[in-house]
Parts: sequence; structure tokens; C-alpha cells
Amino acid sequence: MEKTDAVAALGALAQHNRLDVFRLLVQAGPQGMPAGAVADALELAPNTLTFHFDRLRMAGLVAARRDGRSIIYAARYELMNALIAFLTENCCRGACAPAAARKPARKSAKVPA
Amino acid sequence: MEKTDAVAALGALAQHNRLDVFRLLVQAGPQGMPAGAVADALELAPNTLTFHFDRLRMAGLVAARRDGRSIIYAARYELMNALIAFLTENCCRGACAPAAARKPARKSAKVPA
DNA sequence: GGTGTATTTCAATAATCGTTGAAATATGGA
DNA sequence: TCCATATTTCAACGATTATTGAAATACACC
Repeated sequence: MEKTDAVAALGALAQHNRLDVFRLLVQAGPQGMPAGAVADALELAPNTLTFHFDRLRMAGLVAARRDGRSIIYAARYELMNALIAFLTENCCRGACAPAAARKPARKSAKVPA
Repeated sequence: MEKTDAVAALGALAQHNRLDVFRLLVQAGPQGMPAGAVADALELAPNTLTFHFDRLRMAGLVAARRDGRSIIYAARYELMNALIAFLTENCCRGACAPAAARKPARKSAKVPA
């Protein structure tokens, strides 16, 4: 991951509403959630939410697909893991060794339900 | 870690110069680096650097101590690890299980040199 | 085609952010 | 005390950000 991408991802997450949105999607799992459901859950105006979705999407943290009238947003775990790897990979000049100990989250996973 | 703290930490890292500063300190290890050395390494004006140090410090990502005329800044690995834990701990409703697999970086470590 | 729902676009606004320059403060040494 | 170095404070500026309201677009159903 490039530094510019990391700054973009960090900036996208560095806002209360967007962090809420992202964590909601992270918890929703790979199948994602319709925009309207996110709006209801977080009590955000639909246009405000579009603005935040855009920023998350441009940072690569979220993917969108249409399903009928709804647009389904889903977290992109790959990018979250890349960001975490970027933050830890140059740690301590080897004085502490967390990067190797970390296993990235699977890109996608079977949903229990 | 509270959401507000996470937003503060993410916001502190979401800027090119600050991300450079933080990563430089992360790589410098627990003993830290004088402000002037950081300014030289990144070619930043001293007052600009103070501004960024302040933001990193207020976010808890960096600690400062005086040594003679210099002020030594050091990364706070504990907070970096707390942030990573916060981002991953609610992941996927258990669909992927990265949080348990991650070991935090040690708070401080002996420096090889 | 027409209606209702879901989401996005656009324009406007206040608030915050990053950088600069000049001046101030703090420390160590002669 | 006086001087040089290291860092911080302050005021100002243009740029970006988050939110709002009104209008537009996209789709499904009748």
C-alpha cells in the first residue's frame, strides 16, 4: 500500500459518522447492507450518507452494488487489512515484531446465517 | 478504546506529513527522536512540525520529553495497538476471526543498537 | 405511461485544517 | 550576563470538510 492510499483510508475513517458507517458494514459482513438500512440505523440524512459513502468508496474501504432500488454497500476487508499492515510493517526497526504475528482477516468468508 | 479516541488517532494519522512523522518515530523505536532531527529528516519548518507534534500528542500517538535543549518525541505503541484492535475487534460478526489472531506489539522493547 | 420509493446531485454555508512568517520562550555554554 | 541554539506561540491566509435543503435521477410495480 502506498502512503497516499493510507492517508486516504485513514482520512476516510477519521470522522465520527463515517467510522460508524464503516464499522456497521464491517459488522454486517461481506454481504453488505442497503444504504437505506444504514441511514435508518445511524439516523443520517440520505444525502449526507451518500457523501460519506463516496468518501469511503474513493478510499477503497467500501464497495457498492445495485440490487433493485437499493444500493448495497459492503466493507472491503482487504483494504482494511492492507491499512493495518501498512501501519505496522515498519514498526520499531525490528525491536518489536508484531507484523509477522498478525494474520490478516480473510478477504471474504462464509456467513453463518 | 472509545470511538472518539479512535477518530482522534485516525485524524492525526490522516495527513501526509503527520503520517511521515509518526512512521519515522515508529521506526526510531522507543527511545524516540529530537524534534530537530525529525525536522531535518522530513524537511519541515519547525513551527509546522510543532503543530503536527501537537496533534499527534493530543491523539495520544506520541509522547514528548525534554533532554537539554531538545525535545524528544517517541511513538506510543500502546495506542497504535489499541487503535488496530479497535478497528478489527468488531469484524464480521465472527465470520472472519482476525482479532484473536493478532498479537499487539510490545509496549516497549530493548533496542538492538 | 404514471406513481412511489431509493438514492444521488447540486449549491450554499459554517467550521476546521495546514502552512507561513515573525516574535517569543527555554536551555546550555562562554 | 550575554549569546547561540532548539522549540513553541501567535495571527493570518487559502483550502478543505461536513451538513443542509431542494431538485434530479434510477428503478419497480401498477
